[in-house]
Amino acid sequence: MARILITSALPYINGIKHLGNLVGSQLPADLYARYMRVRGHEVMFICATDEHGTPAEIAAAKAGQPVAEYCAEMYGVQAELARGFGLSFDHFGRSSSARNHALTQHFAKRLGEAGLIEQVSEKQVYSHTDGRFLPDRYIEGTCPNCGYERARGDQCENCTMQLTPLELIEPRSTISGATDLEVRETHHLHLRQSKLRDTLDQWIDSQRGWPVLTTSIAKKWLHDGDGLQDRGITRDLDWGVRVQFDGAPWGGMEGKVFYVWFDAPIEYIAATAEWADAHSKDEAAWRRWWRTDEGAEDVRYVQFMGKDNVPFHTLSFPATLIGSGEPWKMVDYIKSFNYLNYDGGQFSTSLGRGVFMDQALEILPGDYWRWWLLSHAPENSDAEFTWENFQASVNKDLADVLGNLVSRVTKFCRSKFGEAVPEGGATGPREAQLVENITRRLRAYETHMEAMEVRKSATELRALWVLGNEYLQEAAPWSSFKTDPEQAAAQIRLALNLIRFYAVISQPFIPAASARIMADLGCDDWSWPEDVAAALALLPAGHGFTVPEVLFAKISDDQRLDWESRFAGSR
RNA sequence: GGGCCUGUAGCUCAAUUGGUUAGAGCAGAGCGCUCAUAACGCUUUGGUUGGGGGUUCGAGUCCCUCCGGGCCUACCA
Repeated sequence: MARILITSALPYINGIKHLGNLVGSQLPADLYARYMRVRGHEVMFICATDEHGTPAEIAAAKAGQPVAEYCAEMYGVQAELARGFGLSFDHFGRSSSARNHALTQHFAKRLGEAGLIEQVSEKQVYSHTDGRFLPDRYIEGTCPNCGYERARGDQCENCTMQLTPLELIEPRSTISGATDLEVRETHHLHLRQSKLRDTLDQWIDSQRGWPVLTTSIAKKWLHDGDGLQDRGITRDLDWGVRVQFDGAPWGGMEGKVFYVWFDAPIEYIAATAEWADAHSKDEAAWRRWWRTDEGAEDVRYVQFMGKDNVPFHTLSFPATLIGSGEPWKMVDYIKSFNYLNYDGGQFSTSLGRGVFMDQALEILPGDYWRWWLLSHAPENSDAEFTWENFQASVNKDLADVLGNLVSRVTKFCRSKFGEAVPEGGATGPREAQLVENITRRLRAYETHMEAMEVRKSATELRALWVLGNEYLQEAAPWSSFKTDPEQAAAQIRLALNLIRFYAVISQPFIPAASARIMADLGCDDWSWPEDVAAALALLPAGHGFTVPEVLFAKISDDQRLDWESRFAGSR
């Protein structure tokens, strides 16, 4: 039994996430967590909301709420949606927690003492109307190069020219449109990660088998131009972790908070501490996952994230951990994903284009989405959601191949033998062949799941379901029942066990459907089928069951067309 | 501009890292079955692997070039 620490990139607090966000981190992380648990490993699966930063403050202002209140409310919404999708976090924390405040300050202090933080004087744009400093991208104006009127303060989207807000002609705030902007001198702390460049470089070189996407992004940042640059880790905001605190090895940081990207990854650790608090456990309970000197040396730590998160997880966060000089557990494997597009374009929050988590659950149960998203996960390149493809996959894979199999077996049994596993008869060569075929595919499925090959796992799982239909067709118990009812009984006994077997192995993908099958079969033995023959004889003759309701309803053409137009966006 | 990823059947994807005749699912065609959610099974039609050139006994895979799609480029998170 191994100990596996799994973290999913933290969803940002300022609204409901779309399906692309879900499939890029939380969902595959959940798949892996569920699989590892059912294989008997000790799993700690952590996620949290990422609550600090300018966008949160602005979203709260828009909602007319104090930011703390807004975040608390949105946290509730996101936690509820996570439940709807069956995300099995051991803890879903908040980066605004007291635990994270304390840990973030702890790391900053250690880094400061190690000489890895320096104070830098910078010029920042302040908006009187908005009453805040504005990040570059919140400033808009006319591009000095091409004359484009909506160039952002960091780059002109029209001519790709790199800009600073000071270069814009007629700059204005994108929040309020205010033009009473002023350049102010302000002091910030920078993390001197350039000093750790070689260390980070060697650390990444020492990792084996990481996705190309992960290492290539990290290498780019390490070696491009002048190499790894230092980063500002503080901001002039109200909402966040205070930079000035007891024991802080620097002064003059009153009124400032840490940059959200500094405290967000630390929340992985803090959320584990929150988990311990929530379960009335002691400090050692969470530290054994994170401190290699306190029990974490045998932990395998896997992170899941979209490609946009890679630099922070391969460089900044490791720099924080290494720079602390303390034995914190470093990540062992980073599984990164490309983007999911929506019907020929990108998901767009502002245009209301695409399907968002709340809308998805209003339409269909979580399992439908889980299956499609995971079986089409953007592992090698960007993937695309289309309603036609979604409809085809759900109807064919879930309703026909799996759902109908459950239905035909249980209903046949009910009509010929009653609602209990029939007795009598014996299995023969055909059943032995089935066991052999299933075993071979099951081992392939296990290999892909271990390797986090999400799509390949889904393909293999579906192929396992198909074996059930093939067997039934060949055995044809509806025929054998007429000539040799005992043989039909043995065949159906096996088929009922096959359904239970499918519920167990499919659980990481479609947990709710699996749970319903198991409940209707009156079985709660979820143990993994190491021995397929034994697993297919688990439900004994005489064991009662009830015929399940339709497991997966088909998506009609009318529904598809309706949803297609509903989610096309406002334009 | 620079870097990285990507282009394989009508659609969505594979191809043991250079090795026989490029494979699956869906869609299409034909046959079978009648237990089942008009479901299932079997058979089958689809490919000059984006174009061109090169290396090699051998290229979807490596190199060059052109074309298309995408991402990143450090203050959005």
